[in-house]
Amino acid sequence: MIMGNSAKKSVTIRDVAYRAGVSIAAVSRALNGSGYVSTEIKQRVQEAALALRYRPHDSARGLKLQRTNTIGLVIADITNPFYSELAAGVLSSAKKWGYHVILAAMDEEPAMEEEYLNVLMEKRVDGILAVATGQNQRLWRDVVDLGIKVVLIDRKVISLPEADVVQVDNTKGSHAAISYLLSLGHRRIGILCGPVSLMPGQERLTGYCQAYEDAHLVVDRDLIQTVSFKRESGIHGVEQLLALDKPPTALFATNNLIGEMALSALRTKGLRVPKDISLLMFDDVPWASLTTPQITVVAQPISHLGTRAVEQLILRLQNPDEVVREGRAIILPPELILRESCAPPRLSIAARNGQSS
Amino acid sequence: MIMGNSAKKSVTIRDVAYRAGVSIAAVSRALNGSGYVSTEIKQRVQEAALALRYRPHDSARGLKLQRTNTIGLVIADITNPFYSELAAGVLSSAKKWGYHVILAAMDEEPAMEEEYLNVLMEKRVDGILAVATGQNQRLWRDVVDLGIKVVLIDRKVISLPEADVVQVDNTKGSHAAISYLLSLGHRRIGILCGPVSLMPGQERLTGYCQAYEDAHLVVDRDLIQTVSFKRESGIHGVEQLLALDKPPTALFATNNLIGEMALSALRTKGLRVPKDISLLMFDDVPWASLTTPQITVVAQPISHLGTRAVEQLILRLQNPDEVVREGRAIILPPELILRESCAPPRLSIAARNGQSS
DNA sequence: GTGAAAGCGCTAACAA
DNA sequence: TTGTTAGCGCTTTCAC
Repeated sequence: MIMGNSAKKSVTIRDVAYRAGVSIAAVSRALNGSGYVSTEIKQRVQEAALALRYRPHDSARGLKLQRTNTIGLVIADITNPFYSELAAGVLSSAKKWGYHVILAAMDEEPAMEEEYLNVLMEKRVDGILAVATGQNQRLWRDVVDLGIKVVLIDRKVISLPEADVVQVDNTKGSHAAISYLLSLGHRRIGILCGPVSLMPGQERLTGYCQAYEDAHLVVDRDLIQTVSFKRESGIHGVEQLLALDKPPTALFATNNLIGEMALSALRTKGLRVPKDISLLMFDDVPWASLTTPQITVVAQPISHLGTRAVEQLILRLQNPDEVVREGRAIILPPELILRESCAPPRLSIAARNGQSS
Repeated sequence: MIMGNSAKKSVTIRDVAYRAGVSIAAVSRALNGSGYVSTEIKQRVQEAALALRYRPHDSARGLKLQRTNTIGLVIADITNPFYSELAAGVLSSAKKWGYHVILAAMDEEPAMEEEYLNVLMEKRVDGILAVATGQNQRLWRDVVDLGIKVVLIDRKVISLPEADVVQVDNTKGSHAAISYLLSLGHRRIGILCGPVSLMPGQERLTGYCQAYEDAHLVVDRDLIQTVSFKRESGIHGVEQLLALDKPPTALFATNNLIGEMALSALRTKGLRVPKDISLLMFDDVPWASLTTPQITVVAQPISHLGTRAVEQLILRLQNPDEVVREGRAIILPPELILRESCAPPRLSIAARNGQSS
């Protein structure tokens, strides 16, 4: 009988025990450093393991220990630089703690989130780090009930009060951005805001409004455009704003996707930034400093969000039986990074706007 | 005794069997659709499973079946848009086939690759998709010997002849790029080339040389700068080229990282693209069309590389016992996308260069 | 059609 | 200190 590679029986703890002339328990102890083993046996076992190229079988261990050393990372789209930087932070931190990550890109689709959650549950991951859709409430409850620890990133989900959240201070970041634009003399600042059904969108809008209030200015609701994560939606939003009788002299994009769309929409319209219109966006993604002009941004410590989330998860994993009613919120500070995409409004327009608010 | 979430015993196939009033074998059959089950029992089992919110335990199944439905994806850095797009392709395709992916970012560090390989082996992933460092030959052999199927992406590795490779036609892409620049009148084209120890670097350099030969021009070795994946290395390469007695009138960056460095180095030097110098790079990453000018590129079907690699892996997984001596090479076509970053060389320089080659 | 039971590879309680 | 052994939860032969 000829057999291919996969038919080769892989070497088990038994084989190591046999070769080292000890019991399998001894092998387990020697290799894991648990329990008592004489240095001599330890030595022999290690040699045997090495010689046989023994690799412990993680499923077997997982079954016995009810623990997988694996965590799931649920995000929208790994292609979005926000998520890739987040993932990078998560990966490096997880590795440091001996955890490995299964990537789940749900594309903002609740159905896909559902599929992935089912998988992660069956795989019995120890924990899940998630930027969630906010849907699938029942399923998320199942996750928690299964004993899987979850730490939310970026988006707080009301139906999961017991989950910790790691996020940036959205309101503050948004406030800083708008205050800056106001200080440049802008009065009509268009905001392209992500879905307000999600916390970040809501909070960033709040920051926008507060900045106006703090400057004793009144917000023109026409300047608020809520857009989805779809490309066309962003373009549409920009067009709406530009088509206004009194168009904005500055645009605030509340995330990098929207910022990207805004930038290309402006370019298509032949508007020069910042000469004709200023642009400021949330998230300091790499391309923001490759464009001409370089984009002024509210930077989140993205990678840090990821590492911090992992740490928080590890913490929960280490106290598995602690009952948490209300999860902890870890709020990191945003930073306004001044670059070249914002300038005082053009005089003619500024004058006109001066009266309008 | 008070117990937290994690102390709750999770529901097993036993519980379902008990509730449905059947044997555990019947439950297994009913849920997996394997073997004979009367529709009545099937019905009862499904109800019970649903009521108990039963989730099969993947480790147990994996242990029994010696199969995990999981694959490892080894890349350098998820933050690099090439890899994130690749990962996106892999993820979506893997999901379609019922596989899940563990992400391993080795950062071009053999030591990190080693760590990840060990993990992936212990996890007994069914297969590995890898853009490998080219090191750790012994370990890769262990991987193959363990029966784990591997498909290489982008980089062929000589020490793994039995692994399939999915890549783009690098030579051709490079050739097209250089031919285009030559046709614009450039004669001194600087190439910033990735490590030639890796196949893509080597092949892209070959394409460069062949294009010169085909135009009956001779290559000036001074125009060839080999750079590593480190940032400083790229910057240094650009500076070397610009410091030449007869500096190049065009730059060809053989990957997006190098392209990014070249672009910012040129900007720092105050050189305008394409007026002062033309720039062409490998990889059509998103930012390439956000810059001013938009960058002319050799585009790889990146996401397609990923999906194709998954398919190839699935194919191998379905014929586990097939003995493969020499892996298949799947070569996808690159595409030259003309944008705004290339123009004919400035006359004065062009004239000077005309004599030089 | 259905169920009993063996066993996947490992860890840990217990006995020696 | 070391070895024996009972499972972890599941699939699948095999006997009924």
